[in-house]
Amino acid sequence: MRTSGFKNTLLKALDGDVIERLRLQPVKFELKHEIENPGNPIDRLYFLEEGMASMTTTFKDGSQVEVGMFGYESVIGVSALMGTKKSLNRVYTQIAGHGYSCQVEDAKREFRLGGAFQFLALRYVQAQLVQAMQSAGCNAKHSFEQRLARWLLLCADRAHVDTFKISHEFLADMLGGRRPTISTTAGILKRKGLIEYTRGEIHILDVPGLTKASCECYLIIKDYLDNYTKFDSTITS
Amino acid sequence: MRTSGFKNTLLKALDGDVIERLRLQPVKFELKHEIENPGNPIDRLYFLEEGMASMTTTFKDGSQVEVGMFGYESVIGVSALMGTKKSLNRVYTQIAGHGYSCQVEDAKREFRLGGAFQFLALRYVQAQLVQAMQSAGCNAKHSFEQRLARWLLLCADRAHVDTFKISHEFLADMLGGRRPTISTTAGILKRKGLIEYTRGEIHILDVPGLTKASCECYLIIKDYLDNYTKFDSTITS
DNA sequence: CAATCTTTGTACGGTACCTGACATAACTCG
DNA sequence: CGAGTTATGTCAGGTACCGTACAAAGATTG
Repeated sequence: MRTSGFKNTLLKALDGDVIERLRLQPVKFELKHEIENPGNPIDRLYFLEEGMASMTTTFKDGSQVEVGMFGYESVIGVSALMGTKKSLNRVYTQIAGHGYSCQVEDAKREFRLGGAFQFLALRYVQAQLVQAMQSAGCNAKHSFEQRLARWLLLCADRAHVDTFKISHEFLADMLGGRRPTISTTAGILKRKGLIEYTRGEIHILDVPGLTKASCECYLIIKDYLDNYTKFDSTITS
Repeated sequence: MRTSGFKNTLLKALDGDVIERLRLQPVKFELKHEIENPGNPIDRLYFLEEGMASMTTTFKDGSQVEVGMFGYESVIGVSALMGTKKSLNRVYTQIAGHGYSCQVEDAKREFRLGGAFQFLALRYVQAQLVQAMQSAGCNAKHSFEQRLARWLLLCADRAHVDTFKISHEFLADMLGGRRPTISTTAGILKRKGLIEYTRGEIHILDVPGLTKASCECYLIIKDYLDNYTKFDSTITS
């Protein structure tokens, strides 16, 4: 285990003895696997290594909106460390992948020691908070084209891929819009040569171009998710 | 000090010895006082007892949107406990009031003890996260009338008042809309007999009615902010 | 390979909110 | 009390996105 072939940002930053105490177990995530469901007890924490999962709020009318993304930097279930016993929101896989999991009890015990694990978990919660707050502002002020571009970029970053299977229908759900709106908006990005796609598969062609088409929110969120383990990242400076 | 005449939810839940270690100092907040500014170092934590403060994200074009509200339940600056040295967002008073403050160092020392203060601070961060996530969804899906009603109710709850000085201009900034849109929307609520207002002063007349005019987001956020100190609130059950 | 299902393109009337402008009313200060 | 300032009402043209519907094209199944 020791000097870690981990791809997960948080696990990679931990010493071997901490890793051992967490008693990690490898897990696979198929597509659309429900990792958390609102109201269900959280009994394991998940550290993604590959793949991507979304957290969504579901409204009474059944519609949902994405409020957070999880990739190789993630710890899913941190709220269990914050005194919440039950899951707040739905979390499910958008891109199949794998990672590690541990028991909440082991994580809590390690958290209470007040060492690196606590520090990193708290920093990650902070990053999640930034993500949610920036999204709140973004959803209020920015256009669909900007938000779609932002989503595609973040997704690609989180999962370390530039091609992924996702339908317009799902994108509409994530962004809180309608499917036809996504189709036209995606069409615009396609005509601009920034992406290409066919039936459920999207391929990103031009990252700088997409970044320009998106809003400042992309880089702000990316920065926090990429750098939360570093003490003197651009975040803190 | 002991059995606490505190109105602040978190302070009220702490034992006298913890309170003493925090070395609180009373503070007054005039209107539009800037408590935190993005990039500035956080050197004190603030516990509001009366009044209300908003946290906003500011975009490059100068516009801003509210991403969180602080009232008698609040701890402003918790992110300093999470390993962030500098403030993430602007926080400033919307309704003048007062409260207590303590040095970040004292709060950090207390936090590290892993007792009640840590537990409550983490629970509060959790509540803030819920607030931000719910706002993200709400801003994407709900109408201006719903969101205005939600804002007015939350504001009244946080500050324990049913009348407050706020202009349409400011409301527009908070909700991420335009002033004329607020004017017409507020006019609708007024004609429905839910609120009344004159030049910068809003008075809430009918809370149940406003609740109906708002979206589910109001009660969800209110529930978390009201109950985060209780272990078995509706949140966790 | 026909039948079905899923995904995408597209169109069209409707609505919510924007943008900017102008008018009015209330408060403030000289 | 008159002049300036601030807050609100309102309007009109424009745009972004909704809501719904339907057609077409790729994928899947029997």
